[in-house]
Amino acid sequence: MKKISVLLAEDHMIVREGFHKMLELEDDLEVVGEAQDGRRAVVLAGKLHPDVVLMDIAMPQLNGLEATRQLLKLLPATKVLILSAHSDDAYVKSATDSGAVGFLLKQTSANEVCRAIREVHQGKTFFSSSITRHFNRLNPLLPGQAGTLNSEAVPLTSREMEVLQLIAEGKANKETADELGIGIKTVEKHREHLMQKLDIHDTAGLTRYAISNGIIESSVQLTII
Amino acid sequence: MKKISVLLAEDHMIVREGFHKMLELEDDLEVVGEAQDGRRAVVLAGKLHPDVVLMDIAMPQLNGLEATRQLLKLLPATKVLILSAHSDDAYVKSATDSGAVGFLLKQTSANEVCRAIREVHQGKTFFSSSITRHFNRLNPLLPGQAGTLNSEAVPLTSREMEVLQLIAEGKANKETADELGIGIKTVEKHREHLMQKLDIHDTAGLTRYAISNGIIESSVQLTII
DNA sequence: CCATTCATGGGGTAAACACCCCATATTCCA
DNA sequence: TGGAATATGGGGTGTTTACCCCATGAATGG
Repeated sequence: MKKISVLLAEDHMIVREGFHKMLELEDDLEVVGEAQDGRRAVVLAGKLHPDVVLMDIAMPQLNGLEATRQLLKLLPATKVLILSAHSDDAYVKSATDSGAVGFLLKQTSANEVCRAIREVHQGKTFFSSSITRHFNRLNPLLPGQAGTLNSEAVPLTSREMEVLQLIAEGKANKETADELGIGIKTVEKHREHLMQKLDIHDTAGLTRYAISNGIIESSVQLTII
Repeated sequence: MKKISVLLAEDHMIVREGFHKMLELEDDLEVVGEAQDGRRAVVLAGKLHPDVVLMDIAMPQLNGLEATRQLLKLLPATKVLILSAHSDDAYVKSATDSGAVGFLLKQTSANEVCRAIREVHQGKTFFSSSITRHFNRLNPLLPGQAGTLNSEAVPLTSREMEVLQLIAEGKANKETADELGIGIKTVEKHREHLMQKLDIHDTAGLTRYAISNGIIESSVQLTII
């Protein structure tokens, strides 16, 4: 009997190790790889062809949703399970838009994670119960979709998203260029397009945009003070 | 030989379970309880008297720092290890102020967590290496006094705060100068001091700092619940 | 009363940035 | 088939930053 191969994409090493250990206790699951950011997740998936990818949203370099988009373009058969600390409607929406077939909250139990992996591997979708409860009222159709009702003003391309994230993470053009393996002039060009589309004309503004749109998580500490 | 008793305080069940499993692999460590929020952590600690509490910062009901404060008022002998995804200066400062004897980043390995638990149990302090590295750059003083690296986080002056806020709101130096009725060179000077004190060297970085420290609200609220 | 911090400024420089011009190759769709 | 859209680049230019030098007056605190 072949095990279900799983790729873990999660930036916090402790959490990743915990997942790994937990999933290994299951006879039918097998962790074939770990990635500490979105970009590595895409590359690793290309090499390993896992059945299921457990993908955190908040990751450096390339966030989980954009990583999912790119990953599924290469490997459409892969099942991506999004993992997030928050159950924001917009998050769930973005997740399904990106092609993910499931959405798990971090406050679900290990058992539910295993269940979810098995479900999506069988072609079903899986959403943490607290989400579906809230969400079904809004969108009675989950899997088939193809309906982005979001009247997006100007859509950013996938590459622009990547560049935006790196900008927001504080990378200079040179660093971004190295990181992506392209020329600095190309990065400048993407930046130019971003500024045109968003009508924002400085780096700090792009950073604010990225933070308030969840493209990067910043170090949100609303709980403090 | 008595094991070191550990209480886990972390709101995400998956993460908590992972920790539990990992710590149980160590012969000298024993998880005696789990709490899903800060308030329960305080109550549980009062019942269980653990040697060490592993405390996440971001938790519902009562955040990790405030929980630490309350816990140590009841049980001053307890060693509290703060766990956080981010290594913001203000975080580390608040952590030591609250009485915690260690600060772990979530991107450290399981091994380091175990090491940290043993260290603090022996009365030492433990900070993730990337933190001390950063802190020592800010405060190269403290030759031998007081033992702990309770380095005062450099306080910002009121004018610097003002300037920081305007920067984070997207104002250019010229605009800030007009807004405050001072010269552009003075604004530049304040900016210079800000960057020195915070060890941040670009506008976008200051913006991120301001957002994550609640100096401006930005629209971060949108992404959270 | 003197040292320190704070707030205010001027000058200068090198680097980064924002924004124009241009081109080419690919892909996708109408 | 042909034209957008996308991604990749080169050149150039003016502006803004980041960071160094310097100084002065006011306030604060031992």
